[in-house]
Amino acid sequence: MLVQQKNTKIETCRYCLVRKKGICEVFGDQDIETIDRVVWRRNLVEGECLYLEGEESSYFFNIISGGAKLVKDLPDGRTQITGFVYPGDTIGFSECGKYSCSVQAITPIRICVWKREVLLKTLDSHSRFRFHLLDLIQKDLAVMQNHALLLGSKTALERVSSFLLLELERSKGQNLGDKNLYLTMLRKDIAEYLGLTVETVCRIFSELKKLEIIYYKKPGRKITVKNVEYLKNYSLNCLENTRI
Amino acid sequence: MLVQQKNTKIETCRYCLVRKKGICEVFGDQDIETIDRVVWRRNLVEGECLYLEGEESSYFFNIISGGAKLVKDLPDGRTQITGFVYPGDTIGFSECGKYSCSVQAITPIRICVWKREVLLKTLDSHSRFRFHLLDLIQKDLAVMQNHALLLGSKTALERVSSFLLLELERSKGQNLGDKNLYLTMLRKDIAEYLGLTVETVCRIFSELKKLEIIYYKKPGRKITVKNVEYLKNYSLNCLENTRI
DNA sequence: AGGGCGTATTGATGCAGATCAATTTGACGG
DNA sequence: CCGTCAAATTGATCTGCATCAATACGCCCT
Repeated sequence: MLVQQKNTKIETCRYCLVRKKGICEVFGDQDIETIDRVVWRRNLVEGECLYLEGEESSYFFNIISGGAKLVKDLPDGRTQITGFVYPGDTIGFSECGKYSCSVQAITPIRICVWKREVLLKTLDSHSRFRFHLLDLIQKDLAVMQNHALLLGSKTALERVSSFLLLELERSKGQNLGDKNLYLTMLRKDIAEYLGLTVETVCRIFSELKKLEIIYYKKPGRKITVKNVEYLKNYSLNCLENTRI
Repeated sequence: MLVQQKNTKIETCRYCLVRKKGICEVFGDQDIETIDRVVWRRNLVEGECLYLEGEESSYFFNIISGGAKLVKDLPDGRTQITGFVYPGDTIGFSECGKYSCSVQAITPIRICVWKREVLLKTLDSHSRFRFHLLDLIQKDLAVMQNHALLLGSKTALERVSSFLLLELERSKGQNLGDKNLYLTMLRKDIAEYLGLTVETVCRIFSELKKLEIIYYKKPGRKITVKNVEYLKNYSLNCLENTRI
């Protein structure tokens, strides 16, 4: 889980861990050299905030390693996690020049920093980048709509099942098998993401375990999905459509 | 509420009702002529669907008049409204070439149709348009995040209060006074938008009326906000931030 | 004016998930 | 190895909202 390049003298975009993921994948070797001259990198420790909701948004960020949560707080302490981000994900989108949510590291993270103007200038100079960025943000929008469906209409069991399937999907490409997933975040985070309490999340994890749909032991971070079909049924991740 | 241009022989972008709202506001008179040659218009009756979630997304649409709801369905009939759109709003954003939700008219609507490629080409040729579109979609994203906060963390009273404030905001610019709002949608739609039932929405409307925070009579479409401050307190539309 | 229909409203009851409380477990430091 | 602490888990109880049911109201048609 540590950043491989930590001990490397020179870290360049060319050999970046997320060179072929997310925002930078459209750049050729030529272009990436240009980018290399205008971005820089930064580390955050676990729990540290990258920025707060409402702050002036002067930068975009690319996650190089580690994980973070997107958070919105209510004045009385309730918080809603609106998403989790991982290597290759781009954050910093904003409204009226203000970040629309806070970002807090859930593991130590390394990020790549783009000045806002740099990204906008790249938008001007690089045609494929335009479409790519549009695609990425459209995808974010679709993800949020799905999440609204989950939060507004699904039961606790359905929410947890949906979440596990998403995490299973995300685990593809890590060295875990295709039935295993590793939860970066605490039960509390899962609860705040799904609009439930920790206790409810735990109970449903336990229930799914008892039903032998999933399996895990003690710290409950590494989960084996023993029956994907059941999860799919519970999650209602429907693609078919019924509207007239 | 009827389309003024209905009886006009020739309808052009130049004199479009939403010429200065949303996507087209960045275009000069020269540019708008170019756009005029590549877009066309269409009417939908109340209840009609513009497109369905999952359909191949070949067009973007601009609402000229009327209102519509963005909808996601679950196989068992539960539905979640993820947003309402009105004149000046652009819809048709998609993921992997598929629309991410369905769109259904809640009044008769008139829309402007852009072929997907036309919008993409305009993105290439028009620098201000690039930033404008990025702004618009970032705004959509921020709105969805707020809605996720509402759905995941707020109580019924808080949800309804937030909703009323949003509708009050939207009513600015219509001929109603600054304390009045007109609800285009049914109680059912409000409920499906807020992740509640019709009954709960009704009860809370009644409660707010009894407390003299709002006022309305019979059909309950036109609402007068008598105490905005109370609504603001209930809605928790906080801008201050508490995260460390 | 009257009848039918869809929407809004109000009331009675039930339940999913929250809340409160207690126990277990693993990680870490001395 | 033991003590400490945060996270996870499980149990008991409570409650906000859903569900079920009935009524009221406005609107349209004849």
